[in-house]
Amino acid sequence: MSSVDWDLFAVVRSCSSSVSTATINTNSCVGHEDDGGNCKQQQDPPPPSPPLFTHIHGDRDSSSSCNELQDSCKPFLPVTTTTSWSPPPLLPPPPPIVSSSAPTALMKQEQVLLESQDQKPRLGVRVFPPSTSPSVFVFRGQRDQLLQQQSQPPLRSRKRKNQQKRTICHVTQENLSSDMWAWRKYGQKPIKGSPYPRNYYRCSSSKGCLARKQVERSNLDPNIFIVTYTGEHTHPRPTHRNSLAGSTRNKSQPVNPIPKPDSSGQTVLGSNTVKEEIHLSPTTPLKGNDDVQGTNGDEDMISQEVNMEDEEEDVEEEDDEDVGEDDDMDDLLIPNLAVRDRDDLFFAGNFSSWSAGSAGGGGG
DNA sequence: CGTTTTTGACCGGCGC
DNA sequence: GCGCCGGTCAAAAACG
Repeated sequence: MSSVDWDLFAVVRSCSSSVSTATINTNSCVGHEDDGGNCKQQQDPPPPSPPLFTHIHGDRDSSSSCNELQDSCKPFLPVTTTTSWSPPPLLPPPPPIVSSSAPTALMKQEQVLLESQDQKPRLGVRVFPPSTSPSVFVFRGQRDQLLQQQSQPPLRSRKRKNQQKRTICHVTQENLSSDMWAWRKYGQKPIKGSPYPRNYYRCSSSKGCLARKQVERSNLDPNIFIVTYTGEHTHPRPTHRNSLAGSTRNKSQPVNPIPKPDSSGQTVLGSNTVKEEIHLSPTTPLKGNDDVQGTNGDEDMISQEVNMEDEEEDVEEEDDEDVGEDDDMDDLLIPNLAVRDRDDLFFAGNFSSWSAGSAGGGGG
């Protein structure tokens, strides 16, 4: 039930895509994946390293993600915070925490959010990386694969949560919609510290795609959504969504429009209003370009990447090259998008509903 | 028909 | 070793 709200986030579409590198872009995200265009990666002073994602995935496909990220980031560039975790080759190692750079109000907010949330180290989000181990940063997906290959049971390979590499982006509702990737929601769970449930999305563009996205509303600022990307896309950006079916569930807002107080700021979402801009669809309509180019505005996306452990980043790095290519791909691929309806709907509906109830979703 | 969303339950990591 | 919590899976329902 309440899940609806989150859908919106999901819809967010990946705001970020930046690379995992931890770069602090002022806009959006640091992460890697998606890009919905929101993130612009580097407007500010990005570090010299051009190829952001490079090290990340091993597969080429995945590389695309990286690229995407970059691309996406370009557009927005809101504020990104990066976590330092792994210093990926892509960008220069930014300062450990975020911030700094653009003192945008948003950023501040964002940071704050992070801190608060981060308080608990468990969540991956932490801004500071643990120690920096050089290695590991294999995405969960990759890990899974590895494990499987090794002969591990295909079951869930969760390995340490911390180890996973994550890209965190703070996005405003507006930005949320900027993701080009298609995401499918596979779970929702209430998070202890926050009144808002967290939504879990998986890339639906390709079956094997390991990319995942978590969308969560920040406690501090209901207006801001925290999008965490995990894993990499193993395929190039979708030019168009495969299936729309089922995608739009929210017809009119089955759920209650506004449930929680927080929505206050945004509550709007619940209502139709939100629809206006936010197109977040769970599945992520590929709007893509729009965002990419246009969104920059002010929005604010703050992104951080966190790598929980760096143990084996090397692996990822290998792909650097790919990444580069991807970029190109991105341009080519992302054509456009198409779906908008859904997004709108999502927002509207979803937001409102999540009230505490959402717990059901993921969890239990 | 195919895909997505929703939701309960399960699994596993992590902290104490 | 136990419990908590987060993350994922899988079944059912809904939509285009």
